[in-house]
Amino acid sequence: MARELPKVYEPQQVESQIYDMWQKGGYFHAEADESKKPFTIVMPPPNVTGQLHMGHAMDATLQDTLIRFKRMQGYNALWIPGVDHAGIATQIKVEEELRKEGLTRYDLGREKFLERVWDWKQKYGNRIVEQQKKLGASCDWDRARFTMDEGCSRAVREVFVSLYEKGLIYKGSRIINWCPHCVTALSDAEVEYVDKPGHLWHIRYPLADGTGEVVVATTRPETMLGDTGVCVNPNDERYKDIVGKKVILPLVNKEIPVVADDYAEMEFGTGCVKMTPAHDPNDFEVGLRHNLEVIRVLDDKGVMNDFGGKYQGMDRYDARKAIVADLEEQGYLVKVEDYSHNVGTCYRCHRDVEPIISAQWFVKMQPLAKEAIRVVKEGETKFVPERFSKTYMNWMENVRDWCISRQLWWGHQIPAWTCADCGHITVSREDATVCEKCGSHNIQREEDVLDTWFSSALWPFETLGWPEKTKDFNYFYPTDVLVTGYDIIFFWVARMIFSGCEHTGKTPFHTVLIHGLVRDNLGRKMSKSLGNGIDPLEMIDKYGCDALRMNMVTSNSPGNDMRFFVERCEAMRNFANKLWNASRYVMMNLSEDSKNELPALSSLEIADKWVLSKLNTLIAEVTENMDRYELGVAVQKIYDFIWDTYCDWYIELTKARLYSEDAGRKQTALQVLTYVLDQILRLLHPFMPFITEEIWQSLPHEGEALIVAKWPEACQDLAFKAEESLMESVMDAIRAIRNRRSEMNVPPSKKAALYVLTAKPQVFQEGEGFIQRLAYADSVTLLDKEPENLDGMVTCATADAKLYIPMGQLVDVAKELERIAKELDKARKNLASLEGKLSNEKFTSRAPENVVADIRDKAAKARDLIASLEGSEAAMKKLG
RNA sequence: GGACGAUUAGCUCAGCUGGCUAGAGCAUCCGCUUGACGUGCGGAAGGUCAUAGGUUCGAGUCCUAUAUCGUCCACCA
Repeated sequence: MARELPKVYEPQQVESQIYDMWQKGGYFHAEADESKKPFTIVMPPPNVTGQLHMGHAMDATLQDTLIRFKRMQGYNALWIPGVDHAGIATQIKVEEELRKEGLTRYDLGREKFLERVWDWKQKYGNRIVEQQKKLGASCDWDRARFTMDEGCSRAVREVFVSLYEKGLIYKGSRIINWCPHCVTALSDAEVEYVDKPGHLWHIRYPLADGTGEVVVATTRPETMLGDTGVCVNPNDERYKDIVGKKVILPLVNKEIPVVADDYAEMEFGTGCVKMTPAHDPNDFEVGLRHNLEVIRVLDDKGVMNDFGGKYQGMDRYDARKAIVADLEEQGYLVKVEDYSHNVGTCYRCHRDVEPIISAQWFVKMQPLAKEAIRVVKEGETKFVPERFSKTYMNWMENVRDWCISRQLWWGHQIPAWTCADCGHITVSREDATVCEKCGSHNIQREEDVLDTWFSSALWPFETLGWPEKTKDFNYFYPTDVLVTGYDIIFFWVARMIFSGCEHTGKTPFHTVLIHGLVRDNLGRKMSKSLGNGIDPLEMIDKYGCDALRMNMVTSNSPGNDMRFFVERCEAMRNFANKLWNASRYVMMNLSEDSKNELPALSSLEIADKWVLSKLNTLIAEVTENMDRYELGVAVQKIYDFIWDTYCDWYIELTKARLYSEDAGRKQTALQVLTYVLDQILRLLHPFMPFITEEIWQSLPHEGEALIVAKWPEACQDLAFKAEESLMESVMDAIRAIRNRRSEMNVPPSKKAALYVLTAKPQVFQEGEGFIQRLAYADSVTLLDKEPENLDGMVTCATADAKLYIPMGQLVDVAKELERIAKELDKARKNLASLEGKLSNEKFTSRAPENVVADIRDKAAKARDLIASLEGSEAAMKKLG
């Protein structure tokens, strides 16, 4: 089979071919199969408007790694992909396109506009999917879904109607967050609060009876036109007398009442608050309690309406300026203070949001939150890391009703029809043609569509055929793990949980794996405006998908943000190349009839047992880490094993045998090399799917593809603890000698004899070849006592051996003495600390036995080491 | 105002249930045509694990304060 492979791994050549091979093999596809256990992940659907960014790369890498791991473990692994219609985002994109043609959506009308959006979706909707494939995502593309497709629409309709029937959806006039730019209502979660510098204007409101005045303070003077009262605290002595009186609203010249309500804080400002029930949630509440009039002065675009008097038609900011100017001119303005405060902004367009009273549709949250709280509290759904369950709980326990109607066209239109004759609202699973109450045909469908997150909330079950009781739904639902960033816990995770509980009776997943944000190298958020985004596709082009994935998953722990360093991609590219070359080396030595199987245990040599035993431990640990979602820890162990244990040591340890004439020994080495490489590839595959598959296909193997090969399992027969430790003794010696030679600048070409005094002579005898090859010894001689003449002798001591190397004139006595003194000092300190522990009776009696034994062992070795160093020191001194 | 996170080598970060003589990558320094790999090999230097207490035989790891930075939630006009 001896194959010639290029010296450098070229991912660009390999990745697309491998991906095609997987797709053709149907390995991504899963069917309900009662003989296998399912493992299901639903992908957070990216926006149709989306371009792949690092967040997607992170998300997809984690999910793909998990799904590949489970697939190899024999689960019926299903990863459902899909795309979100992303109401506002998409509509804005298409409207921008229209604007280039000088058109607005109103010019086209709803129907034609929606046609345009669908065209747009056909055209660009697949782009992000193709990009995900570049990441190696092993999704079941046959099941790809879109949140506006027929099935999702049916699910949305069913949910809306059933919630309405249960009284959990209602329409009402409330203060909601309104974005005048996007011209739609928003939910609480869609408002981002930003600290902005502003002003606090103090305004004089004269008492109607002419007996005085009150001064109110406001950050939004333009809303005063909608003032319908002034509020003071009932306990405020200052204002006791004026409660119930009227004040005159400046500019408007209207009388409004003074009311007493706990809402007004005596300590803040003057203790008087102006009440604008139509434009402030708190004022609205106070207004309800005191029967204040509700006057809305801003229209949907943030322009003063016909209640605005002379300011009508002015934009909210222009109106503010004009009103302040007039107040000042007319002597109502008392003072202006600089005042920094939190302003709500739209999470889409980042412009200021206006609290506005408006008739909207809401989901009643209290009853739904109850179960959603229970499933997390009782651990039916667990967050990883655990701390996010607290974030979740806090939100869920204080959640307010969810405003779900949006004044957009792109989205699921609300299935409600209002009767023009009797005013009744008909909500129906089928499109209504008559009023269910009075039978009138004069009914009009609600114009609004639903919040995008309303359909996303159903994602874990609508993608499996719900509300139909399908085979898929019964088999794959509830799903297993949900992977997403902490930034959408409220938007999405929380809503999926209460929706799943309410509509399917089950929490939609048992684990929520939370990851952080990918930031730039300075720790800033990647953003278009900063232009600091790094394109994952560019990284893939340059370093390979596997390198990018490794970058995402290493040195990163769940829930924490990470900084992105291109250098890390480079490092991981180098790692891929390292693995490639190690494999190339193994393959060069394989023959046509080579098989991948372990040789008879009796033929194994110490190095073989050492590597197999280490591998065995690795398998156990990595599997455990994976089960705990500690992917970063798992992959670090695999990385270290491959580079250190396998490449730097095992391959080197087997070279003598591989080039020897002894066919049997050579064969054993080669078989172990191949076996371990195969196991490594399996362990690494979930993280670096492409290179591992490519190499595996070139190795002797059974089965079609690595992607469906069996995940390794630890096995007692391959745990050789005794041999492992013996081998380490020899390796320690090799390291010590290299170290000493390097300090003395002796090149490898310069060989030297080695004398060894050890209590484990057998393994040093057996390991003579290793020492010769890796520590540049030209002979190894075992001693039974210290050599008499240490003239020109370099010494070093390991835990198990004393080593003597005749170096002649190369030895610098003074330098050696210095070195020995330094080591002695370190060793003595070490021993002192160990002995301190052992002489502590509390330690020996309370610490577990194995720990005490371990310390005893270490102390004994430390004593040996010190004795040996002292010997060397004395000898050196004699010379000097 | 409340909650949470971070603070470990020059830089960026790991370190899971307390046993560590504290690790990695990058950067630095020294040496190497060692029959897979210079995208490499061997070696070195670099840390009182933010500070102060406490629990424990033992603390980077657990507890309590403090400081600095950051995130989220709520919000007084």
